[in-house]
Amino acid sequence: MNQNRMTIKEVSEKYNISAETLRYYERVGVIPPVNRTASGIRDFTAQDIRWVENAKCMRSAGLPIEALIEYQRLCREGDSTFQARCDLLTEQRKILLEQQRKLNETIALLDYKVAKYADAARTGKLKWDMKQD
Amino acid sequence: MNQNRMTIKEVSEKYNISAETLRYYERVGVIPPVNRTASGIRDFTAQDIRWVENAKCMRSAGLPIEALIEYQRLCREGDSTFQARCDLLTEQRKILLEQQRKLNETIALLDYKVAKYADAARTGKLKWDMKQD
DNA sequence: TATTGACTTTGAGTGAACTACAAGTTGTAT
DNA sequence: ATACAACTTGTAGTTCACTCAAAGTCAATA
Repeated sequence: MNQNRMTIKEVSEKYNISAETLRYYERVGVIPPVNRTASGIRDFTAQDIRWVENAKCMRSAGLPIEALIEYQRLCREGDSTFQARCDLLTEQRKILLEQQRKLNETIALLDYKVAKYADAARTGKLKWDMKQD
Repeated sequence: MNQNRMTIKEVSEKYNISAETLRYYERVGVIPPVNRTASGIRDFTAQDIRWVENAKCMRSAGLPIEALIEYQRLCREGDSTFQARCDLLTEQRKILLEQQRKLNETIALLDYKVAKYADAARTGKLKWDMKQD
């Protein structure tokens, strides 16, 4: 971890992303091309690492690889793509808000069911207020 | 839609799930075996339909097919599985809560970025408070 | 009666996102 | 100097959750 630079292994361990996945991300363009040492070994800069963090965050929320590739492409294209990047992120945000809504709904239903089953496990009798199973 | 019963087509259209997916759900055990007419055509009862609703809700939040199959199996096994069902749902709920946390985090980050880019698109200049790209 | 169209089963195919493998190169430790 | 782990590229395989195609059955209509 000399002067903030990291090998693929260090990045892999720090962010819990396999080296294969990191190479895959670079290959398809989720992260920009990573600098290499004289002998061709990847040498992640702080900037590269921020892209990895970003990819991890976005992927963990379910953004498709395709959206990350497009975003990466726009960033490389320069300052003329501010609006396009804004639009892309806004669109993805909208999708995540919908996902959030579904998730909240399902968690609420699970809360209800877990409570019913906890009761049923104690009393041996299960009774629903409305829907069965 | 006679006496609350529905054909696969009606269920498919009402819940926006393809007939193929419904047959698939039945085949792998996400929903219980559906009653058939004398000629072998599926004839969904209100009970069957509740299972479809449940599957749709759970899947939309990202629960794996495997968990739904296991839950279905426990329900068919009867009253001795209340505790197991409670445990299964509790486990899935935990996973969804974690997913919810990630989602909230990512949405917050997107909110921040969208605001920055909206500004950048107006002024032509992009400046981050901390992280780049 | 013949055709249409929705249904049936079985089995194979698809897309997304990895994941593993093969074959070769490099760098460090003994 | 040599062993050995870790890296490289490129290609192929896996998993999940569907999705489609083929071949056949059945009910309603022209």
